[in-house]
Amino acid sequence: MTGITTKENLLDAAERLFAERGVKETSVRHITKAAGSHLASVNYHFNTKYGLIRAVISRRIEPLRKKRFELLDAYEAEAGDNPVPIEKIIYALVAPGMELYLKNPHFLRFAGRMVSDPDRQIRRIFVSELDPVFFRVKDLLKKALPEIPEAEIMWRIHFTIGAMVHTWTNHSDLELRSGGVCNITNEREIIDRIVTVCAAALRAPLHESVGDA
Amino acid sequence: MTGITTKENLLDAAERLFAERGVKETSVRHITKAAGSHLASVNYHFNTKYGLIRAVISRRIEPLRKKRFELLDAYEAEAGDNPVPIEKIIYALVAPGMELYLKNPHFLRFAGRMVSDPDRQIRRIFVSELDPVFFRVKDLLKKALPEIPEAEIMWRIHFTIGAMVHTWTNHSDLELRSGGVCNITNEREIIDRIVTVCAAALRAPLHESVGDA
DNA sequence: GTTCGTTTCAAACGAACGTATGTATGATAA
DNA sequence: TTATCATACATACGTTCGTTTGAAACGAAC
Repeated sequence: MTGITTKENLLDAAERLFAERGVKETSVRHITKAAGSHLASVNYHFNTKYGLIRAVISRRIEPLRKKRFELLDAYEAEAGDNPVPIEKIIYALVAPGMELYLKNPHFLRFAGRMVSDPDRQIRRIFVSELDPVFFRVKDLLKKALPEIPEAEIMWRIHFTIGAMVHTWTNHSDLELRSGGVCNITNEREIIDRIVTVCAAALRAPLHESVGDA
Repeated sequence: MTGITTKENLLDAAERLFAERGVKETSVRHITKAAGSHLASVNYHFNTKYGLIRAVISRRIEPLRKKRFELLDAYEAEAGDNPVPIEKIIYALVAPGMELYLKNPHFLRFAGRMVSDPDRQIRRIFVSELDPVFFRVKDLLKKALPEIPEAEIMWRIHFTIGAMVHTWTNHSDLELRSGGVCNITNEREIIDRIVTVCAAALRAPLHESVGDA
């Protein structure tokens, strides 16, 4: 009940409960109770529970993509004809999410699980939202890393996204394992870390065979 | 109905349906129908649906940890007093999972989602199973990378796990985006790729500030 | 002060869920 | 043959689910 309107209260409550319990595990009765509104309010404001889910997602995900594009636009303008530095490309991909996570971890813990949700319709929301960012980042990295084949660059962006999403969903496990040392209280530090590490991953020489053979 | 016994059929069907639809979204009626067994068979063989879930997980996850330890043991014996090469450490962490995924993607697509499941009991199964591997890998990497602080190494293992898990759960998105180019038909290639990239990530110099500030 | 569109309310609906109960079957061993 | 046991069966119970309905309460406009 932090919001002003019933609609906002429902979105806030749903976002939190979806992150804490999961979507299917959260009933509209849970949500409306937490929001301090009536059982029927979800159907009134969002038609169906599914409509509420979509509203919870789109409320946050659109600003996120916008912010990423703004950063990429700025970096590209700044670079002119030169390739945009790799670190800045990754920064634009990673930083907006991490900033949002530190402000409100609920949504991205939820989102981190939903990007791999078995429900095609839900996953499509995230995939189609990420698509333009992915291709933009791919093109910029291709220019910055002409010696790496395009397919390899795409794989490495994929890994970077994996590291980012895994941090949203599972950093608390790491914090526990490290006895609290690996925490994310310092926003700047965690963003710099993931940028540095993923930039090194992107610059890696092409793979050769390893292992026991 | 690929198995011999009802129990195996239930495990197979549940594993597949959990991956395709999700756990909560899969009813025991779905499972028993797909397994060609009777509705009550789940409760007879596994007591509860929850018991079936645990059985599905433990059937695969224990051999996985065992295989990882076998590889690490072999590499450590081979290295003697020298540090185990970074690539081999990562290989032991990553290869057993990728091999299993290519043989039977159902379980690891399911598992990749369950490692971040909101249900504490379920997530604990995966976390507690991964813990010994994590610490073993951490100690070996610490020896191989004495110039990197321990906390930083733990972060980078965390990112590596993220890349691996994201590949289990979302590689089909990448395959789609790349028009089929980024596929995982070649087992050796995908393992080598992730090993090379993550090794480069682990060797990265310590991070400095980047971004727009 | 009445009207009207919006929002909230109480109550109930049918459907699907996990589980429990009691019985039937079929192989094995005495 | 008979007793035993693991397994499979049909069926129903009680609960929870998302949704619907129709009336009540509200606030702004005139």
